[in-house]
Amino acid sequence: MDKKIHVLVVEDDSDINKLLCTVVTKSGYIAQAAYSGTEANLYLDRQEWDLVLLDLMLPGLTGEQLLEKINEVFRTPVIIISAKDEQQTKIATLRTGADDFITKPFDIEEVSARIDSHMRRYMRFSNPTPSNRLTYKELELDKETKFVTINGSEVTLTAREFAILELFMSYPKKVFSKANVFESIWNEEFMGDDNTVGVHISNLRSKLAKANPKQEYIETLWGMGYRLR
Amino acid sequence: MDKKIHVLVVEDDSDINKLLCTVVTKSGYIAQAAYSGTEANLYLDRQEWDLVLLDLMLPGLTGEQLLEKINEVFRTPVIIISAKDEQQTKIATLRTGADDFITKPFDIEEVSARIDSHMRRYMRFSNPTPSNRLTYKELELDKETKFVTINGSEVTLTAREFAILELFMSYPKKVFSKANVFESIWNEEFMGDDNTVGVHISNLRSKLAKANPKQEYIETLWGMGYRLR
DNA sequence: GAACCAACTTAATGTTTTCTTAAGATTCTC
DNA sequence: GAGAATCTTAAGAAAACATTAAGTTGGTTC
Repeated sequence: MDKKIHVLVVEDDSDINKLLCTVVTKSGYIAQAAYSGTEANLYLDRQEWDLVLLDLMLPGLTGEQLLEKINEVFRTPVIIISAKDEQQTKIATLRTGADDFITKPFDIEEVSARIDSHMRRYMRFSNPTPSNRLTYKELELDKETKFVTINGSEVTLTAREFAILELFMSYPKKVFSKANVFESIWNEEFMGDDNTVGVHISNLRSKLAKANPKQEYIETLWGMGYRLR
Repeated sequence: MDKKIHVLVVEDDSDINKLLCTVVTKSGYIAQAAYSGTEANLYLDRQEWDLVLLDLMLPGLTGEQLLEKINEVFRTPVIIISAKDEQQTKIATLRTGADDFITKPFDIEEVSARIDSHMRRYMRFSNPTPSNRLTYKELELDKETKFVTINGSEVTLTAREFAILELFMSYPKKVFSKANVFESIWNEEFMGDDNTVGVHISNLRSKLAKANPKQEYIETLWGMGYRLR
């Protein structure tokens, strides 16, 4: 279940506020209207927000003041929506900490797209899917179902091959020596003269290559080890 | 030392490209110009980027195609900079995965402010300088992924060369005698008549010089040893 | 409990890359 | 300018890796 996304809409014109709230709601987020700087301030203190849509010209506290506070105290992304269209203002607010600046009159669709864009990026970080699914390029691996696909088509791996791939995909681009691999997966000390890991890598490679001949996923670094690439 | 931020500037008009690169550089990031979709694609595969500035109308691959790939494969933020100013395009690309859309002709200050804004947000989340990364001037070395770059472009080193460079970069001002180097890396006693270290240093130097001819990184102190410079 | 099967390991062989050696060229110090 | 230290180059040696096939093991089925 996804966490609900709360958006605070700060705008004194009640028609525009309503319109913005509609846009937000239609995108599947929860909107809260605030009609003055001081009102917005109360809401900010009261709960956490995932996004603030902020007009600059407001009764009570100005948008600039609010922006400053949000930046100092919270880390919420802020999209400015303002009729002030001088470049000066735009640049100043972006530098002060705004994440975007939309000029009035605005295009509803664009506002919606920009909100989604920011939320998409924000959610990717703040809510890092604690999932059991790993991806790397076209590769997908599900830890739970042990399912591995490339471009959607299934690749059948043995237990060891799966474990190695999972290890690699857990730390993409990290270089693993044979000893690293052996000790992580077999849980015993690595004796230098062992070729086992090499054979598994070879088999794994040929299965991956069969599924996607265009891409080499496992790279050899001579004298150092292997890494996903 | 902060991690350096690498920005890929994809734009076929060389004047505009230059201008954008200047903006990026002035903000303290490292810019790499790409003049076609296919060229950009090569750079994307070659290293990780923190931001892509992307024109839509490009020879080779279109901006839209690149955007799609970046979204599927990487997680890099993308700012579209385009002359196509129909709302349709704007909304479509934002929905496809772009993080921002700037219309040409653009205001340099605004571009700069928007880049900074995205990087500020992005950097807050992405790893706060992992300690396995060493930096010296334009040189970057990652102990974990064994990646070495100069100004963002990859330098391929062998195991020994990497080990020597890592040793030097770990103690940037220290002077290492041949014996020091040999004993740290080979873990055996140094017999004076050995030229091995010298050969490795020579090879290492020539690889570094190929990547950045302007700078000599390894200095010889006659009769004493070597040191990073 | 014997036969079978799949996955794993070991072993053998071939290939590729890197390392070392050695010799001549160069550079620096006195 | 002589001598010593260092640099460069190239080629042979050595190490690391890849692949294939043959043996082992452990579990499943009849």
